[in-house]
Amino acid sequence: MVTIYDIAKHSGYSIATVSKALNNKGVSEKAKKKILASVKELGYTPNSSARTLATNKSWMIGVVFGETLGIGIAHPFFSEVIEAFKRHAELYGYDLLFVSRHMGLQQETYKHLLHRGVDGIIVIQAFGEDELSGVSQPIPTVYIDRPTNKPGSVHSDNKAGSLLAVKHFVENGHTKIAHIMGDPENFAGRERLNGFKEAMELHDLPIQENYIVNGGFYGYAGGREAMIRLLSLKERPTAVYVAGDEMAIAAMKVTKEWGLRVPEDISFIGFDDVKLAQHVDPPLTTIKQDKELIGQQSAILLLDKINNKDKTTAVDRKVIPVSLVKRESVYSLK
Amino acid sequence: MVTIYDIAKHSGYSIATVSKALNNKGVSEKAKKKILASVKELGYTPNSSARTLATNKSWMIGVVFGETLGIGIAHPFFSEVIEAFKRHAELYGYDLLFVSRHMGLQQETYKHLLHRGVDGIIVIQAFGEDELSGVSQPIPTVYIDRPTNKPGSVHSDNKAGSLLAVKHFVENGHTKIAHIMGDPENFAGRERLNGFKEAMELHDLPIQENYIVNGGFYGYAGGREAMIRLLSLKERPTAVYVAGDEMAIAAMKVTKEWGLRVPEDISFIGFDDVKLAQHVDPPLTTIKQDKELIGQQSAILLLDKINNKDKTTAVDRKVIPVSLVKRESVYSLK
DNA sequence: TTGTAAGCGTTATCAT
DNA sequence: ATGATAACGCTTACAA
Repeated sequence: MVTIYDIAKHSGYSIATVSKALNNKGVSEKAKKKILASVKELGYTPNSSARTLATNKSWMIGVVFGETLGIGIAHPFFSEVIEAFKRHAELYGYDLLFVSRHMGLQQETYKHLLHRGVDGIIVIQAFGEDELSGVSQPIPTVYIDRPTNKPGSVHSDNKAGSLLAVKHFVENGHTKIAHIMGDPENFAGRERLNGFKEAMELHDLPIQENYIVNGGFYGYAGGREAMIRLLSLKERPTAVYVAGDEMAIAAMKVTKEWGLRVPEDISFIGFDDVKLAQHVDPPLTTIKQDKELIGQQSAILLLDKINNKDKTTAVDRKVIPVSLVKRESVYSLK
Repeated sequence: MVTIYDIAKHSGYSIATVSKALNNKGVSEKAKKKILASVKELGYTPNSSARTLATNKSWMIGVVFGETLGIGIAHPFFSEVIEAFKRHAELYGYDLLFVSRHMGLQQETYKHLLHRGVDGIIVIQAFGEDELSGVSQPIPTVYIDRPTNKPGSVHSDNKAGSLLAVKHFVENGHTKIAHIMGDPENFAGRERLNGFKEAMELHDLPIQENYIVNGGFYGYAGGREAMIRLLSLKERPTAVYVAGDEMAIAAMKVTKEWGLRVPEDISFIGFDDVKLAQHVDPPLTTIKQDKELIGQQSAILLLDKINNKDKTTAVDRKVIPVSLVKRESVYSLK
């Protein structure tokens, strides 16, 4: 391995001068030129571990995925968000470190991150209320898709999404509206449910308990099962607001399998707007989460925290607007 | 920050003994006990940068995504593969470092990885023939989804997949079979195309040039456009073998938009078996790539290379079998 | 502007 | 079994 000592010897300067030249501190043009030439000739690459050790700055951001959803990176919503986050963090020179999960032991995961010396942490979809920190000098952290008190967080305006969905159903003449919810242990799931209830009240619609079913952790299987429960009711809903696109797609599928027409017999609105939503049949009307913006804003927030570790940040919780994307899974009763 | 010096002072031993105790080298039970107690009491966490500097081992694996497909992590096939890879690598104590892309400059990316001191590299979906290395002491590398001469590689048996697809069409009475290919700059795309041609010859079927259209980089848009070309033909095919599921789904969709029935008028077989394939209408018959196995085998191969850097590895290229998953997008003409 | 030397937190060598 | 001490490659006062 070629080190600054080699460069020093080859260029005729001291290692201090080499280091300064490499970091654009005060060195003469002449020295800089010579040193850079040696760097190129010898093929020198700085050693990040040594640099991190000396500067206490790793230029890495730790990424932690929630545990409950075993799926992690492969989830279409989260992967898009993290991709956007990555693109933004890269601009500022950060790499992303995906750390091992340590079997749900938050404490262990945090220690591991500490061990790695990451400059910041991004937590995606942590179920439960437990937070990652708990140590004296906490690492700047931003949570995506769930709010917290102390650290920063970025998430969609879930309630508003529910309002949008119910309103759209009502405008199309629906009154028998059901909701397939995400697991209530999950913040987004709770918020969407609350929003749904609020919206129903707002429109003077009754909230039937058996019209609210738990689809679990946003997967196909859960959506399917939940929909079967709804289909088994003596009085079926004419519209179903589903807390996640994948669940919605599964729900539409089983509905068709039962010989009902979508959307003529039952209408659907999903949540997320994953890519495939527009490619299913019928194309799914859904509440769009702005993954690009979520990823970007969480990067901005985290970088700000990293750079102003001491000062208190003004904005510490960002709520990203959602929007209704009208496609063809809602039938007008009027 | 609490270091081994603090532990040494607190426990009454030297830093050397502390280090040994922490690494299970020869220390007395008594010393170990005391030291571990101090560790717990002071909340000590080892510093990985220092350790890496001293041992020249980072316990990180660098992950590089192909450039052409700007999408990276968010691609359903690759995200599943990398997820499987991660699960396996974690078992052996490795974290994954997703490095920034450096604008397609392979040389720069490699230097960056060198700078980071990763123990191994996994490259996913590199288009073009350029390889990542080029330096004297290359870092152990495994390529997923493309073969290489020097380094190791893991990819599906693409040709066999094409054979399977065509055979299935033929068995169902189809003779007018078209192919929507992936971009030929891509290894998988070429192999699937070659396999398609071979299979057609095998079954004594003519290969019409206008029945082979380029869908580009496996996206919805490309699949849609390619299918429109096929639909515009005076004599349309009755069956289309599509080199990727997303393209296939887009192709089915536009076919329906044109007022044709799927599969009665045109049958489809895709490639990949992404999760949503079973949730579209009709459920897509497809060639399944074993993402779990690909991820796992590439991890095994890479770890083997890391641990036997000097020795030559016996197996250096793994071809993963594919299989036909029959669903409902193929119509029998018999 | 340039160089010397100390320090970052570990591991590893070599005595004791 | 334990402990000084050098070494890993870099940054950074502080001197010159």
